[in-house]
Amino acid sequence: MSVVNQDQDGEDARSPGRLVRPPSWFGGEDEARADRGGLFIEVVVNRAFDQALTYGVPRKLVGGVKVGQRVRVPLGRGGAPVTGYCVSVGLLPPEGLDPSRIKNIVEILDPVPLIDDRMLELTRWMAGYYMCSWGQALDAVVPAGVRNQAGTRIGTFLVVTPETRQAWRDGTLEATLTAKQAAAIDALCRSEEEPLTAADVCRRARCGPGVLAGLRKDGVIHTVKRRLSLDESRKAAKEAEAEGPAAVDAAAAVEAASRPALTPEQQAAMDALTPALQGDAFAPFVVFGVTGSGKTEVYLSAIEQVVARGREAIVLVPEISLTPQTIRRFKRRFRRVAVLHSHLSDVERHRHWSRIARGEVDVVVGARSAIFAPARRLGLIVVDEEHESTFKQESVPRYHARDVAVKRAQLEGVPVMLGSATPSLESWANAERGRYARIAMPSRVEGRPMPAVELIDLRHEKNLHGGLSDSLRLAMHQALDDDGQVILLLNRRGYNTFVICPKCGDVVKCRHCDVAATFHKGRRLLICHTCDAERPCPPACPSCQAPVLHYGGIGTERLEREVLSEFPFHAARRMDSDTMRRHGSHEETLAAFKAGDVRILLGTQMIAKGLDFPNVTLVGVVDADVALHLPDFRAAERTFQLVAQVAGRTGRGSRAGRVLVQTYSPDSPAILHAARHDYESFVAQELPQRSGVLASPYGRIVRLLARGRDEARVKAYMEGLAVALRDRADPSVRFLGPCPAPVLKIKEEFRFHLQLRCATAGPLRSLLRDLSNPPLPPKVELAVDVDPVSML
DNA sequence: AGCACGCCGACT
DNA sequence: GTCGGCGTGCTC
Repeated sequence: MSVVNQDQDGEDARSPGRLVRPPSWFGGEDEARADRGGLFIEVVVNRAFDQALTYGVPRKLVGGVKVGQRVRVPLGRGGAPVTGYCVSVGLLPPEGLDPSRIKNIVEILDPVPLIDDRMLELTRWMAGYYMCSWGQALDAVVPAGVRNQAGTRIGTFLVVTPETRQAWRDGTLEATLTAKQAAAIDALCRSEEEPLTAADVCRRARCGPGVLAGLRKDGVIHTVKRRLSLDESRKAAKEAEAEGPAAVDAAAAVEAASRPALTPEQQAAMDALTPALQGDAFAPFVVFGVTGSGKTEVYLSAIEQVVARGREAIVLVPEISLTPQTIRRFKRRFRRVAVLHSHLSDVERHRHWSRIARGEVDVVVGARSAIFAPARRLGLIVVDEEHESTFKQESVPRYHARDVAVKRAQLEGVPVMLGSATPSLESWANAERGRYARIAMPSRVEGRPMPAVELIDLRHEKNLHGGLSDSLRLAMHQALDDDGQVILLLNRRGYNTFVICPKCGDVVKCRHCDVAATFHKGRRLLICHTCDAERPCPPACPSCQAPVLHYGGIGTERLEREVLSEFPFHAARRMDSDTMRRHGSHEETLAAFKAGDVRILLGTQMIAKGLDFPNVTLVGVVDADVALHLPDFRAAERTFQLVAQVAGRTGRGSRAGRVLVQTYSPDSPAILHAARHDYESFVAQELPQRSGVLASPYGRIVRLLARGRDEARVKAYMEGLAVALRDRADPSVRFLGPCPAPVLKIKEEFRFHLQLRCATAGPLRSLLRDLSNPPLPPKVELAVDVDPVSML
């Protein structure tokens, strides 16, 4: 049980409360100074200014304050209390700070620090690297459920005063009490160690609440508030009982059976990893293993070594890979696993966090934010599918979990494995430069061949009904006739991807964004895939009133209809975020596909990752060009990755697999090399393209994005900022822009951006240290994105 | 980021 | 005359 507040019945008389005038008018400041225990702490808060603030510690809190705790501190002229993090404790306030300005902290929130020294260091690094405040970085590390202590509650308990206890022992008290009162005091004095609620006392003393109120009024007893910890919440205890032993039994039963013998390649990987896994030093690895090479088995073996040493492992996977299949694989192998995914409730998240912090978990598996899991004896970090862009957080702090993982591994002195069949060029370059060790796994398990990939040149296809070329149609028929299964990838939801007026040529856009609306036939609506706004299908062209609109562009919903009509005797299932909305539908669909009840699985990139179904003999990529022409220097890299990843979904059983890729750009290097499973050739041709323009991995990029409802104001600000920055920039910094962002308007806000590139980070950092000139106009917001992943 | 202070337009 | 619009600057 954690005691937060003892006897907080009355308001603190010194609390500034709603005073508008400075407390000094009441002499409050002097009183605060008089009450000061000679201790000062530095506090950072979750605000957009990066400055630690010094506070005094009142006498009664001096013993309890530690670095890493959260504290309530008065902030600003009104002195309204806000939550901050104590980042240092000292005996002297900083020199040059007027002592009369130093306020006192009002409360310590955590009995035990939530943040240890390494996490403090990691967040300080994040703040510097991603250009946010330390407080903002810290708030990203502590989940909301932990911050608000979800699942715990404050209970009110009755206790007797020491005088009462003494008088009761002496027998002097009893004479002054009624029988019921005496029974109540007796009950309280007997239960010394276990605090009682009013209801407890009433039950034990067979008295009513009025008796207690009377005693309290007389000052014989008083109340104490304590926060009940998670374990004391009855619900949590019940849940833990339900899942605990059962999970252990299940794991124990399969554990021995589920550890396959390593292939020679996997063994070689382990040989390369083992010294680092047994050591105590930072050691970064890129595990470059083709799809089906058994990377996961290498992760599991590596984790086993670390867990056997009594250390913990964190495994990061992209959110969409966090499937029941993946989770089962870890739970089967390890007894004490915590899975952190985005659908956890605050209470569940809090429980996992506490278990991890108490050392009750050996393996943490989770998406992006799991990199902050409070493991205290960390031994290994694994980042699976390290090239995935979902590791980048698109809100402050805009961190990349893979890069934070490497930094954390460095601070903790542990190995980190970055695994992928298609490593990011950043990680690849780091391996080439010798900064990361590279472990290659070029062949599939059991000597299975990579599937043959054929390109279908859509420029020469006449019959493209519903997105399927004749060749793909035929291949599907053949695969299905051979009792094989088919996966079709189309990375676009909806029925039609645009609605255009054949008369004036205008495309129907979202009402709030500068984005073409997507037609969803099932809902008979146009939906904006940027802001999710819906609008009814217009009866006529909104611009010129022409009565007939043309619906074009194929999405998964349209593809599904085509498949259903072309293959009426084979069950097909669509998997995208529209059909997978219901919880559990994801697993249900995959189970049906695995069982063979569903023969054709079609969907968005959701089906491109990690799925392992031996009977899939054909993969069709319906439109490989979706991402190829986006205005982003990573367009080719993303296209290569997607095609290579989905191609890896076939040929995983005893039967050979086949991949058909439909494209209008069969000569583009990304598609050509993906078709040959030739990552290294793709990289060899892509890297030079990057070096010339100082793009990653040859240059550091910071993107400045201003947005606001007043287009002219945003534009003017961005232009003014660019001029000011150019003026004081080191000549090595290259400017791209300012210009309208590729998506000019989102949710009624106009967006202009400016990219800064430089071969090294230093000049960018010093240039952007001060962005206060020119000042941000009202109703314009500026986002600073270091190592941006999305340029839209 | 908030939030309070301060300085100019449309109302009683 | 003042209510309130938003520009400006600070936060120990």
